[in-house]
Amino acid sequence: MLLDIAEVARRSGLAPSALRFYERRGLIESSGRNGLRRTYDAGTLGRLALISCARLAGFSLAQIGRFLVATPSDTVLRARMAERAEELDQEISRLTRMRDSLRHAAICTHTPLVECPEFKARIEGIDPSRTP
Amino acid sequence: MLLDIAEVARRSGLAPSALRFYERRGLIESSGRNGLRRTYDAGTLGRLALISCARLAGFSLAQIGRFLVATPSDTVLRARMAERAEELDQEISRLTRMRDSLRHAAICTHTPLVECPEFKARIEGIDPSRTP
DNA sequence: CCTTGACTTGAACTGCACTTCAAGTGGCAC
DNA sequence: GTGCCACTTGAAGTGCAGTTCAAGTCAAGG
Repeated sequence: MLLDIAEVARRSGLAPSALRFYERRGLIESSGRNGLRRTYDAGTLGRLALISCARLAGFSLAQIGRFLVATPSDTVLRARMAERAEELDQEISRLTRMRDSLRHAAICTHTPLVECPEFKARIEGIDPSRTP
Repeated sequence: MLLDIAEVARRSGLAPSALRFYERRGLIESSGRNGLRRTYDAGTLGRLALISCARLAGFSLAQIGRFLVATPSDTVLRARMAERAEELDQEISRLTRMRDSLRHAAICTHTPLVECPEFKARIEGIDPSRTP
């Protein structure tokens, strides 16, 4: 099943220009052409989902390109993957706290919002309802 | 207790140039000068921690600037905060899966790593050790 | 066949978060 | 007092991930 660029863009949530950019960078490839127009097989959607996840995780496109072709013998790259996994672990904690702070800020009555003790406590990961 | 720019940079993990940039953007302010040199009070470190968290959470500096002065009557802004909290919830899930995939990739024997079924399953959030 | 609209291209541009530069200043240690 | 080094400034530059532009092409529908 072949998809045109508009369909891949629609289903991936990426702009056509981004798809062309990624192709130029070697991250994806079109499987053929209908006239001049790119056609993609359905596997491209999975590839784009992975790219989007990796971007969200803070990888640059250059890095993503390298990971996409990495093999078990790429020991330096794998070390970097492991390292980034641990960094992500910490970032996930921070983001969770940020999420909680934002939820609180959305209902808080303190002025300014960011000076609210509970906002601050949530950013720092302190549970203010508990006293040590 | 006053800190100089080098000390704030060291403790915040940000470059001096970034601190000057943030000051120009109104995100932080120095509390005074020692000669020409900026001095900061310790509260600046907390402010910078918040800014770093917000950047990690995907907010632009312009947005962060607005949040820093937001009050409970800023209803549009608060709606945006709540909305972003929910987006973050989903991103946290995705990042958790990415972390798990990377951990797996670091030890996997599949070539190329990203085509490993378990790698893919972890990205998609499927537990491959369980069959539905 | 004709028309239309969405594709194509390469290169220039944009937005954002910084960083660097070059010339000057001045705190502070000796 | 002297000298060194890290600060200062404003403006230009950098890196990155795209986007837009202008001119051309062509698939597909009527």
